[in-house]
Amino acid sequence: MAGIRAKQKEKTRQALINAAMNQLSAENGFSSLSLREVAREAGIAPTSFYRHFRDMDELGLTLVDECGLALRQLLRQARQRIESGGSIIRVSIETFMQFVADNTATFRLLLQERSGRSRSFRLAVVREIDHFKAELEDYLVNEQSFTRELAELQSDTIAKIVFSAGADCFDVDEEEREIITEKTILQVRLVARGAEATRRLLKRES
Amino acid sequence: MAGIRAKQKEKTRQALINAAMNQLSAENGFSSLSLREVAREAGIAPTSFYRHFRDMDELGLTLVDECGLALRQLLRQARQRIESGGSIIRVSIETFMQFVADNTATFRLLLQERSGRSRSFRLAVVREIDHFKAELEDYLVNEQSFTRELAELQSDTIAKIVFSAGADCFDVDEEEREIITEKTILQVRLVARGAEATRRLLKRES
DNA sequence: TCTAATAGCGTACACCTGTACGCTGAATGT
DNA sequence: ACATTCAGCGTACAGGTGTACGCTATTAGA
Repeated sequence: MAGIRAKQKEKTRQALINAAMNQLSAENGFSSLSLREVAREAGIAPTSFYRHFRDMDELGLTLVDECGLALRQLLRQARQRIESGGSIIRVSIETFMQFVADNTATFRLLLQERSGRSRSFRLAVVREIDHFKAELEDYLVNEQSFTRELAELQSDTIAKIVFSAGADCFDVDEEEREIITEKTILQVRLVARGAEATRRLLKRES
Repeated sequence: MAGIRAKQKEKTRQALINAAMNQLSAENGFSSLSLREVAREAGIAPTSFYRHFRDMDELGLTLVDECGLALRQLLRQARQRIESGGSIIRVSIETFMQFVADNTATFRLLLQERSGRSRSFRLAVVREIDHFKAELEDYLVNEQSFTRELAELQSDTIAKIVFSAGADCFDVDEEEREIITEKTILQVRLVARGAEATRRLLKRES
């Protein structure tokens, strides 16, 4: 009952996923990489691909899901680390940027397919970003006592800033990446300060 | 000296550009559209393509340039309209969103190739966004008396927000687009308020 | 008016693509 | 022990791709 068979299947499935990620990291966008080449790099015959995925698209969606999942887990870990003191903004953004550096290929896929390809791709990406926003929003409401409305506006803004900053890291070396990270921290603080000012403004009115 | 020959050449060149834009607006990313199909839609033989562009890439870069140029001109016009009174933020963002709605195909190309394809593509896109930021930054320094440093931070933030919001408009209808526009206006005001608060903070320190 | 330049065409070629089909050998369940 | 399942293979095919090459007809320039 070891499932020696299922184990092997899972192994080549992962080989396909890795192959796709490698070819992605090179230069080509996802849409320009071919079933045959992916299969070749994974070390199986082209036709065997279909034992694991219906399409290349199905493989792509898997990549998007995995990328989003990994990011969420990482950020949740980071948030726990914060509970023992430290700036949430700094730790979160540093974690995020490190993730982008470690998973450039899939993160690039995420951003690229956000505004292209098939509708299902776009929806999948939006879903991942929404997860990110929702967790941030809850934090702002529960820990910082923001209104739901203002928290929503704020988290959406921060998500836009952070994901864009992630995209800025693609071509650059580590030194430059640190500069971008510091800049992003300042930008998020700018937003936080704006939100704080807005909150006071609304309180005074009422 | 009418240049009857050059005129015809320019005409088919435009036909190629239009054909590419059409095929882009459909569903396919730029990398997945082919020289042959573009030539077919433009009504010329595949091999005649080379009389106008070395590559598909060269055509793509042309599209990026044209898109950026059109956007800049539009925003400059909008800014002139503002000089006779009106909210800069509102007018600029509404103009921007209208542009995205009218030029979805090329704007999508812009954002897509921002994080993919060849390096030259990415650089071209970055250049266009930098134009956008530079004009905004100058405005903040000259008209709003911000420090260069704070203006730079602010314009970069706003550019990230606005371009992301543009991407959010791709799939949606006009009603939804107006909602996004209003939201974006609020977000940019958030940043402006944060920058204002930061400026006061710095002034008090010195 | 005569010559050079050139936009566009048609043919041809080598290459790559997705996938239909049927087979094989090993793991599985009985 | 035996029958079933199924991951992976090889062959095959039709269709799409970029582009090299040489031709034609029209315009530009002398």
